[in-house]
Amino acid sequence: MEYQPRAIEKKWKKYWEDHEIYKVENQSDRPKYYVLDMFPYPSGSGLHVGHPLGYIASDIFSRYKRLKGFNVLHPMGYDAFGLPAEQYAVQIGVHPAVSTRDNISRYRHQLDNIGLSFDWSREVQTCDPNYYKWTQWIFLQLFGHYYCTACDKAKPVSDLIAQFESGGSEKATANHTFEGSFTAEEWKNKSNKEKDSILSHYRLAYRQVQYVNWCEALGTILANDEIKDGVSERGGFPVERKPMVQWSLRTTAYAERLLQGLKDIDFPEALKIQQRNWIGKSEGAKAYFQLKGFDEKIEVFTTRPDTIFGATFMVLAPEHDWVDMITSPEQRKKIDEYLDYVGSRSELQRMSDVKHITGEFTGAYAINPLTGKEIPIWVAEYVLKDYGTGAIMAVPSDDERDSNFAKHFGLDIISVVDKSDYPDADMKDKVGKMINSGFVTGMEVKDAIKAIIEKLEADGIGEKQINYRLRDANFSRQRYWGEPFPIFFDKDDIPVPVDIEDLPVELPALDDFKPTSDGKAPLGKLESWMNTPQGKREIDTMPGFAGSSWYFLRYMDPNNDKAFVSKEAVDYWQDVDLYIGGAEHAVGHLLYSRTWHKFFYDLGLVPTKEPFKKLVNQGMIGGRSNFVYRANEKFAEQVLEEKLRSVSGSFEKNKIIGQGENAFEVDFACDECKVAIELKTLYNLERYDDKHHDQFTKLGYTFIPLAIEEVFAHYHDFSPIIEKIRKANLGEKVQPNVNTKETALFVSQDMIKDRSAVTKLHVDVNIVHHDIMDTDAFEKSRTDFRRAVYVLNDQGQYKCSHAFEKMSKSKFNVVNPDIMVDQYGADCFRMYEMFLGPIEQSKPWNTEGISGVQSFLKKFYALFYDENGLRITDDEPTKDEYKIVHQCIKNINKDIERFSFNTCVSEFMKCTNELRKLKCHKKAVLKELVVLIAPFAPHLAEELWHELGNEGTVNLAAYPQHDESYLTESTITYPISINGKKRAIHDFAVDASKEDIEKEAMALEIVQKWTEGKTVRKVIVVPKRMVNIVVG
RNA sequence: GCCGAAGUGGCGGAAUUGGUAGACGCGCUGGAUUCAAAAUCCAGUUCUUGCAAGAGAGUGCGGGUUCGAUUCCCGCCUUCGGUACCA
Repeated sequence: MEYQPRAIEKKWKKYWEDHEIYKVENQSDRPKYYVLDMFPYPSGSGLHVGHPLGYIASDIFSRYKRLKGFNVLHPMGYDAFGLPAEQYAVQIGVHPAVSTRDNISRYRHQLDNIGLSFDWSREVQTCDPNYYKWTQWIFLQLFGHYYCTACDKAKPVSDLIAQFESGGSEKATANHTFEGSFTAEEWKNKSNKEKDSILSHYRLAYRQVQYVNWCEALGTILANDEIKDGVSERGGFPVERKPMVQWSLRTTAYAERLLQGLKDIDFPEALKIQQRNWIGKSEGAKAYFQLKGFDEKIEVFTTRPDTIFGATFMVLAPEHDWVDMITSPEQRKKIDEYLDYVGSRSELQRMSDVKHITGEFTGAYAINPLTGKEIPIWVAEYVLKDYGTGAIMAVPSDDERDSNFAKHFGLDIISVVDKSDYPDADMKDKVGKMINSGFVTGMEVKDAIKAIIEKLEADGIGEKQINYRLRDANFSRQRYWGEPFPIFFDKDDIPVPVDIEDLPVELPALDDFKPTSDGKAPLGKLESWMNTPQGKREIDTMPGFAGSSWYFLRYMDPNNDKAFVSKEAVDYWQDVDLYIGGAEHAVGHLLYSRTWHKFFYDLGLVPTKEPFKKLVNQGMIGGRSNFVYRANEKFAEQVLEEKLRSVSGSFEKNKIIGQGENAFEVDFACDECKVAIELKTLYNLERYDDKHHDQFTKLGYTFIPLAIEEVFAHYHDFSPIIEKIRKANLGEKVQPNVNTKETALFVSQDMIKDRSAVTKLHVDVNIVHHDIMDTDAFEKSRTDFRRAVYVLNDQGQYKCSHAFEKMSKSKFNVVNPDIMVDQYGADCFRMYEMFLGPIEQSKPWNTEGISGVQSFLKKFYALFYDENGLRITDDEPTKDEYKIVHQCIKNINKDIERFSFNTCVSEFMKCTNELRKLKCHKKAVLKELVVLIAPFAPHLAEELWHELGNEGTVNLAAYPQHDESYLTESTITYPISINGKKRAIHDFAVDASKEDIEKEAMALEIVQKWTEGKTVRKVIVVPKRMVNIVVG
């Protein structure tokens, strides 16, 4: 009987669905295991074969864990809010809700097709009000909490207010950005507006001015990736930085815990390093520099307090608040000009243009607190407002940028660190002996850092400080398709939370998704929605990461309308045991989720400190593009030239005819027969009129307008064109053949003689097999090439070239999993995806290779069936047969555990090939293989499981255990090397002693041959491994 | 520039702790079956050399450690990914 995946897979899909095989309960006597895939955004173009790589891997692992006796949670849902749907709406006019729903149903169909074991009863969609109700609820929790630095956790803002009321700002132990202080008494006397303003510097969700990329021409705000080279990607319009009051999340409060938490989780080291760099912890000191002629002191942050004696100038960020105040009248004009210049530069330009050093002197001076010397204060774009204090003490001797700056503007440089003891150290290394540095001269850098900080602290002009590169997350988007904020603004513009009972704040219907004329979010157009008796609603919406930062918790309890997740559910499932997804989320999604989870932990809502125990990154699958070569004008010329030569030798190319002012060049002309040929596209020839003809007539030439298309159309039989020339020669007026319109000539890759005469074009890989193009399908697929003519190779085939590129629609190299499943079956597709290579590596897709997996499945099936039906026997397996199967069980087990799915597939192939050779159809061994292969090829396994007479589903069978006793051998094959080079192999008894092996090996003929006439210096015997004989 | 990952046959890749390099598959070559094709089956397939037996070379390049290195160390080259005036 033939293996028919389509029938088998259809049958069991239905069975699983009918019996709700994948439905999971929040309780079990089995231990729990939670396998999660990264939340997909349902894009309009659907899945290609690169997407399911991670889903198949997680599915295999889920099924494996289930067979191993775990209660496995394996859910799926959609990150359904997002920009693409909104852009699509603006362009095409389809409501985002509609396109998102369509995309989701397409995704669902594609996912189902692959036979993934998701518990769909737990599906969540971030755009569903029942879901975003809780996203809004979480936002209100963030709004209602602050970060207590004394207890190192989030606490209610009411606690903070109590502290203010009893002891003023001094008493509060909190992570905040408030500058200034107040007493309890002062607090009580402040207005509500003032209180709100102060509290916003403490809340975990707060409003502050942030800069957005405003594009006046497009009337919209752009994301960073919508800007290329400082201008908008669409249209190339200028982009300016526009200040806007926006919601932020105080993620920086969690910086240290996010950093420390990395120690406890099993993430790839590369990913941890990325997160560490993003958090960017640096230890140093802050110090105050007195401004000359002002009461104020400027605060700077430095990681090198030891070099303070070398600080010869100071640099402020152009956006620093005090630039205006300290600028001297003489420098005013120059500074203003400089600030204008900086304002004209996008953030991207400022960052990418490192070589170009710019800056301006403010005319003001600061006093170096330790040297007492006056140092000039400059403004320069290399200092960033958002990092540290937006001001630096510049030490040109020990910082590369400061050094470049000082050299460029001729500022003082004082050497303060002698690195002569460390010849390999560069400027950045914190080593060396201090020189020219007052009381720390002679100290090692390490000690000097300590001594200077002590001195700064003693004098009250600075202190030790830890700084993080991490910035607070911007939480506002001026978009429509996102979660509305559950916030009103009262008459004083104080944000007031919507009552919990009134959640969710549903996203109102809208039919025009462009921003308002002044750049406010689209919801600002809905006056009736925006203006309520409680106040004005917030019209911004939340960003994509709002819904995706907690979705894994919702899967535990997706339909709960009393809580975002119940305590029982989260106590049962705890956290995600295995998370599989792309490395592109290394810092964004993974850092936000971790932050939110820690916040939930602080509130006692989850029992774990980290959401994801183990994470595996999946690599990308690249596309294998195919190319065809379309002949161009040059090709047509070459063809014509060659063909004309065979007719008459006297045609010349690019011939000048006529004389003096009347002379002009034609493509081909024959003096003898007085024929001139112009070779142009039909499009161009249509523009010729009678005057054109007359030009030739006057000179006594017959004019032939010849279309390039015509040349291509008659490439294989040129006689119509020859005939045409003959007719023209007889005085007949000839016209280009319009019937050849849309004719294109394609040259097989191995027939190309001149690369410049052809144009390389992408061709749909789905109509190319083994690089040979199906020309019929080609003409059907492209209306513009429907009249194609080919130059085929010797085998009569059109051969394409290929290249590996990103899989994308525009490159015609997208392979749809549906087509693969349709042709080969889901089981085959799943195994081939895994067979491609290690899960974490990027690799190219090549459909050709799938036939190997297909024939494996046929062979596997043939172990159970012959043409008459089932051929299983109840015979006792031989020792060899047992060995093959148990070796397979052992290897598969080990490889699944280390996520090496590609070698698992190889292992199945090897085992099948070996059993096939032995003609083994014995139930006792095959029944083990059926369960073993179930995670990989679930449909086939289920079919065979039932054919073997079992009840229920193979999904809940017991996973086979290997028996080591079947694997032990009486002899072991050893390689025998002479001087490390393998010269022979030989079997030795498994329990042979080192001495016996040595003696036996030395006696071998081949060893004798190699050692003859030489001294044996050493014999190395590694039991069960190898023998190496060293001769000399 | 910095950080990270990776360089192995024609191709995807294998080699668990330093111990038979190239498993498994694609492709290719030859053969069987067939009226023929598809499918299937058998054999071969790192390179050089040789009729063969064999010999030599070989995991990006150059060194080193070792009886032995794809694996460990040092230096370099290339590709891919990330990131950026981070004081």
